[in-house]
Amino acid sequence: MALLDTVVMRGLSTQGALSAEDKALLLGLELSPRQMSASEVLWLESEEADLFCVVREGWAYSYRNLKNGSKQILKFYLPGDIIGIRDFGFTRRLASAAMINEGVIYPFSYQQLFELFGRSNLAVGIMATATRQQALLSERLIYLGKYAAHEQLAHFLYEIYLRLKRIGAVEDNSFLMPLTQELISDALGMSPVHVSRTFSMLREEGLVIRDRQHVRLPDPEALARLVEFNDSYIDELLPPTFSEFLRASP
Amino acid sequence: MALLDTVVMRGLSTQGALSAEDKALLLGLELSPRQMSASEVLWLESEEADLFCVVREGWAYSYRNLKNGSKQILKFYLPGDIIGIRDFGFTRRLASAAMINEGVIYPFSYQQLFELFGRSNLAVGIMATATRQQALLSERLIYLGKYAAHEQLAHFLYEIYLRLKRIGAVEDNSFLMPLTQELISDALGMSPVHVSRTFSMLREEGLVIRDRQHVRLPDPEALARLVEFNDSYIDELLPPTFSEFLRASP
DNA sequence: CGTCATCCATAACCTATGTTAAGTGGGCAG
DNA sequence: CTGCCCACTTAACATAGGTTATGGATGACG
Repeated sequence: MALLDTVVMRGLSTQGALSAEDKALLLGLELSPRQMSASEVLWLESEEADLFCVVREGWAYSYRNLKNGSKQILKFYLPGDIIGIRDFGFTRRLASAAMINEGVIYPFSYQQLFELFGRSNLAVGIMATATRQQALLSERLIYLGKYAAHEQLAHFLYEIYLRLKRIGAVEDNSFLMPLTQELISDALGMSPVHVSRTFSMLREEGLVIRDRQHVRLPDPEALARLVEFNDSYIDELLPPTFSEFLRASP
Repeated sequence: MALLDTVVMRGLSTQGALSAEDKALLLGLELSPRQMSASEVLWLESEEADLFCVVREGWAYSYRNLKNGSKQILKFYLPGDIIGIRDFGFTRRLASAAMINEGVIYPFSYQQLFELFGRSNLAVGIMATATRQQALLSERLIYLGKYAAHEQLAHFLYEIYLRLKRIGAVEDNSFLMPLTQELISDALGMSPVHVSRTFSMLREEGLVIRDRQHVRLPDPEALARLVEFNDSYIDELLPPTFSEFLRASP
């Protein structure tokens, strides 16, 4: 009943939207439950992503190990939560996941999720669940921040750089950025004054040249190293398994 | 070509997964482009969510106004980005959105997205896009944080309280929380020592009673007021339009 | 061509939070 | 019962970043 409890009870089935076939599909997904001990790792960052889990008993969490030795926890998972949806659509895990105390989980493969998408309008329900979960994460993360200001700003600029490069809006390591320092400060959660200070710092180190809206990164690689940028989340290509599925179905 | 450019070109179509019918469906989505002036608002937080937009020209951003008068920007949208997917599955907008400079956007209704889900495996592509976008957001937000420690902790505890209550794990305003202060510190991006200090503060104000893993919130409402908790993102019910769609399709 | 509004830089000062360290108390092993 | 370990508390000190203030560019507009 794991999936039924989570995805369904709290959304679709209570609103009478599930056919008998849909319900059978869901129940068919239930493989063997797995007993987990305290602190047991579900998966590590950058491992291949091919399944997700419903937490049945116990608490779990997903996290990233940061280069300064600390770790940033992204989310705590309580009984009934689905863990691993964040990575759906990526080839590799974006974060590690582990149990907190002992418990029970139900693993499901992405392949099984594909079946659902292909055969029923459960897609909408699943998608809504994913979106909800991400929204939860977002809410939580609004309150966070463990990096120093110059690392935050460097990370921010490098992300913009990559995204603009993808759409061909970068030329000679330069691009146009129509943001005031006040907007940047609202995005990074720091004061406008400190954004200015930090820009000065990066300029003195030769990492960022900026004149009004014109930004130039003389050495993008140096910036990337400074912030240990994980660019897998920018990469827009779907994993091979996705292409196979999409080609195979009608 | 807006949708084809964004969603598809960078994922599905480059991998040959789109049928002619799929492409026709996508092109059929293209309503009238809309010219936007600088600073023009797309929508405000808590307005009804019924469409999303593809940014064609110009930059936009989504944000939340915080109770302390500042605002937190969640994401900047560049040409080609889809704005509004975050709210898909919710009745109301979780954040406001506005243009930065002038530009052009293509609005699409959620209804049209439903059609896609029902008729083709584009669902997978769209879903992957949404997940990517949320992951991007997450990456960015890892670096954030604009609230004081006692507000962060209060928000955190209240969220756990609501989530546990939903699964019937709260009794008499008390619940079991198997987290060490160190785990909490990793989640909130503050030092373990400061977590302890902050717990002491909340205890002295009579907001949180805690003994090891046992937590009691004598007055949950007071906590909620302290953090202006927006509980719409916890609520798991799907919007009415979703139920209608799900009931109507086979 | 002058005026004004923005945006930005820099400085002086203040505060929340990090850091380091020492002490307390409960639970578990022997 | 004894003693150790672990989670926690509290205190003293250090610092990144917030706040307030001032002045200097730049561009819009009369």
